[in-house]
Amino acid sequence: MCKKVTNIRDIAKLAGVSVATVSRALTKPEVVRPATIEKVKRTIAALDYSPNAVASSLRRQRSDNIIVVVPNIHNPFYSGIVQGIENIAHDNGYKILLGETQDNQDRLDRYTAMIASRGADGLVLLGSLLPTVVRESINAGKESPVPLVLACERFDGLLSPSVEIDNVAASRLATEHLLGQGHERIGTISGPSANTLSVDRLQGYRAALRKSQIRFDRQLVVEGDFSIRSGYQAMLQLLALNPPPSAVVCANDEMAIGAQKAARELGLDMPEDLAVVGFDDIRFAQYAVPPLTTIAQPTIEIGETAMRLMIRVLTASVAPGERVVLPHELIVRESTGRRLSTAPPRRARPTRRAKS
Amino acid sequence: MCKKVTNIRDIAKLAGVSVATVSRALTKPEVVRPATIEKVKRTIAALDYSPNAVASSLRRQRSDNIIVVVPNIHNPFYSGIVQGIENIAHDNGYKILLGETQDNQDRLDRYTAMIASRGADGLVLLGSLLPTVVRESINAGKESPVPLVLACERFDGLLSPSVEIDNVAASRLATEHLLGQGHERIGTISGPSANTLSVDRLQGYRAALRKSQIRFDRQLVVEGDFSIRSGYQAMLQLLALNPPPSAVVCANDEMAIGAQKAARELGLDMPEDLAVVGFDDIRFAQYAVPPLTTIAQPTIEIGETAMRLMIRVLTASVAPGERVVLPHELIVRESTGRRLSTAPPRRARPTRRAKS
DNA sequence: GTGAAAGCGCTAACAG
DNA sequence: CTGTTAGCGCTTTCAC
Repeated sequence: MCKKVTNIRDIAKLAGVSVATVSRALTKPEVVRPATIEKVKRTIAALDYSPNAVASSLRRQRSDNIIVVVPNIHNPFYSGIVQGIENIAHDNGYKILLGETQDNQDRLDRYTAMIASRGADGLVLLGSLLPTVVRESINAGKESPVPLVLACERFDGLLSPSVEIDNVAASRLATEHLLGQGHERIGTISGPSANTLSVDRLQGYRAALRKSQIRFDRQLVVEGDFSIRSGYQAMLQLLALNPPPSAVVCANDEMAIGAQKAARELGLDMPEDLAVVGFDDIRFAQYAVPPLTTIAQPTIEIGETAMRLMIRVLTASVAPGERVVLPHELIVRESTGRRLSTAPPRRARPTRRAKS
Repeated sequence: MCKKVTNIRDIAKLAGVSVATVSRALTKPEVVRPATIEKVKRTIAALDYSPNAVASSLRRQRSDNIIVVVPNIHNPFYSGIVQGIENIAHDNGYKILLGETQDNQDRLDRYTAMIASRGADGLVLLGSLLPTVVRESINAGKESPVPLVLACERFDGLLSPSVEIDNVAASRLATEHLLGQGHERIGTISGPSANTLSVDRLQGYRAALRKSQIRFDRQLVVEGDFSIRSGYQAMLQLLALNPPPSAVVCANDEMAIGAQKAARELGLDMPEDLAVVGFDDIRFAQYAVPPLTTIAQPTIEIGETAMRLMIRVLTASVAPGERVVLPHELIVRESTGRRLSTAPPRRARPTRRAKS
């Protein structure tokens, strides 16, 4: 079991050079004579040596690990972002470690603690939960105690850089799409109000109504928690209203999919009886029944931008509070349709795309 | 930026004890006088010290990190498994680091390399890709060069322990469910044939047909890649047959959801014209149209079992090639229905569960 | 270009 | 119970 592993000294000895030279051959080849490098490389291959990253971390006082924390790994929306982060991280010699919080503060704090204990150099946060130490720093008016970048969420008072789309504008766009189709009684299934992202989306919805001079009706807003089930329940609640809405804007696709099920169970035809809009354009969106009109976010690019920001944070070259806003896009599918037309749109219509 | 962080020596000095005592107070409190512990703790709090895990790893020659590699973080099926792994890991002082491969060999190898470089102690693999070094060891007839546990997949010739359900039996159960409803022309959308899991499920399908004395028809087998899109395409292919199948068994839920879309687009009613069965019972399954009959796997338990096996691997107390088989369950929803009944089943029927 | 040597911060003998 | 001390394996001055 415990056969001794080779270390840099073994390589040095066998290659007939000093440990310093082996180290240099591996990390700064440009300062070592090619012939020496060759000799070292051969020895390394022969002994199947692999450098001890832990020792290296200890010595260099950095791990080159970045922790990325997502609320739920199964949320399809995060997948693209993580991918983008990985891309840039890899190109710059960083490794990314993924953590899942399940919206559990304790787990988030545990991942965050890896930074204090030098297991990682920085934290990229997706989702709306903040580590306790970070929250305390906000209250104290200080900057984050850990190198931090927020991808897809924003926190008032926090000076760490963030990447996001303009959620207000995106949600307004979605709502205006419905207004443009003649809908006047439009409901919304919002996200948790503790969440800036939810607040922004709700605000966009209200802004669109206001611009069309439609009175805001509290009853038409039901709060969900981004889960499929909560969308289902929220839709039941909306459809129990008298009169019910003819269209509903959902703060994410999962809730929209739950909402569609509720409408279907009540015998409503979509989009004729009820139009539904989602948010995120997850992979399941185009397989929803009917396929979901939604807002697409540039997930890969969000991830790439977040990681670039992280690199700048680690090299102390980012302005505190820097915010990057990326463009969104309205994807029109069959869950919304011309309300006023006589021939209701049918399935198998090709997907159209409208630049935001 | 670079203010010096406190280390164990600072604590020792300020608390008036030796570094060894500080270390012991933190890691073996039972051998230290309570009063001393108290003193140390107070000092630690005062200086906001947190132990350097990297130094500790270097000294102890272990990191207490376990890497869990999933093919795609967005696959809802893996979420529960990861959760189970986390549970047991946390209870035993391990941290888990998640890696996503995107079915990319290079990325998998990079995560695996973290073990050689001491960044992690072991690897739990979900999915069907094997690290290069592991594959080589199989070819050489040797045991895995890294502590390895397979959750949900099996590889012939590999001696590492694994956890899985009986995929043959589960797939047979699903197929028999359809046979029991009077279907005779049953197709299947299988997974990649490189995959033991796919092979097992296909075998279960064939076994069920054989038992019912139904001739196996090559045409009724279409291979997908577990993606929604591939399920869609495979179903188009199956429905182009003459005669088409009256029921289809899919090797996972995502393909089943894609398949349902294809059937819907061709104007088929489910389950009347076509019954569909999935596999995994992902969260979206009950929101499919119609809700999907599927095989549920005990995901949390799979994860917990895998992590327990890993702990035993690390303490050298597991028999090579140990396999744990966990029970599965058929979840009957509306995507399958009594084919021979006169009144076709309608929506909103409560979900029934049948123990496997 | 290369080598010698001093730690990075911690843990685990060993001694008391 | 507590202190002293020798490394874990690597990187990085500082010499040559």
